[in-house]
Amino acid sequence: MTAHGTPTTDAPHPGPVDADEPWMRGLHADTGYLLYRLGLRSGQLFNAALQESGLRLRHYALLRYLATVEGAPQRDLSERLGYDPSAIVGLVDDLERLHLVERRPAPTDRRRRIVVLAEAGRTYLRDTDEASHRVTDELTGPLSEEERDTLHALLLRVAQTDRG
Amino acid sequence: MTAHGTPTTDAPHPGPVDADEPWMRGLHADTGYLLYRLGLRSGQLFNAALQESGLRLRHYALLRYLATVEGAPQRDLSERLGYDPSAIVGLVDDLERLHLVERRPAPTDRRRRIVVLAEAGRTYLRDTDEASHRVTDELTGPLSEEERDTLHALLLRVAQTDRG
DNA sequence: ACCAATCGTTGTTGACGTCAATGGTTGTCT
DNA sequence: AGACAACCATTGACGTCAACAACGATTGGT
Repeated sequence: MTAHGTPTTDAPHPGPVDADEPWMRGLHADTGYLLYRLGLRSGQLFNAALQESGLRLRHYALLRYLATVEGAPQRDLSERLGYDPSAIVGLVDDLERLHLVERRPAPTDRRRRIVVLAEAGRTYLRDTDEASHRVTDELTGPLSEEERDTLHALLLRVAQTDRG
Repeated sequence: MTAHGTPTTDAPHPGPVDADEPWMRGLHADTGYLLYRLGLRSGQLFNAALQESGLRLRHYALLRYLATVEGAPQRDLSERLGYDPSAIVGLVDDLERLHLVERRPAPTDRRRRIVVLAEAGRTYLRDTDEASHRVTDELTGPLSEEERDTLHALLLRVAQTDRG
């Protein structure tokens, strides 16, 4: 296959190659890629923490949003959480099966089904609140308290201007 | 829409409910969830920018890592990039099909196959470098230059101690 | 010469996002 | 009133993606 006439070493050159070139840089030089990778890890940690309760991060996000609104049609959930309407169906199905939320018909519009947080849902949020904090602490472990606030504020601004 | 003052309102209560409770808070109060959501958006933007070249963010990350190492066995790629070894196979297959990388047998170990960046791969990195910068700019749009540096530094520390 | 460990590979499973299409319902326009 | 477009929740299909088990080939240790 390959003529190995050159004195190639087994291990690849560990040192930098053409590091002078600006386009020759490591992955960590990109803020976007860092966000992508940390987002993956954050999701993994969240799902692992919520695994014992049988739910996933998406369910948790839906519950948390419901806690701030006290009832919303599924269309609103889709827009606010950024999930496809078809995805909301399955999520609410799961949560309703566990009696954490309840589907109620909207009085004025029989097409809509308003999802409200049940009492068990409030209890669930109260119980998993500490686990949620643990995940954030583990993620931002090497940062000081002040740095965490700074990071949170920056992320918040990026996220908010994201949706107009 | 229809917000009468009647006890049974169609629309859910728009105001805060039990906002006094600490576990009753919005999604954006969680740094972990913010990271998760921004990570998703970052990945979408990256993939959209790379779509015209037929590659995805994973391929791009692999190429960029190869640029800093000049050749690595697939096992190293798996560990460094955080992807499963089985995922590396498909990625290298795609890149090799486009002649961006090359699989070379390791002289001392016939199990290993060292993946090296081909000349076309370097050209590809040079050409897509600007697109990568555009994505980061779009993501961190609302932030000032100094704030972007702060965010990048914070994310870098979180990411680095992650695999320490 | 055995045996455990390693490397790349294949296959499978489940979660996930996206889009098209449907049944039921509402509002509008004439 | 009736016709018609728009809306809502739901279902289904398709492709992407991560995580895991299992395998053949190879290596190193004893």
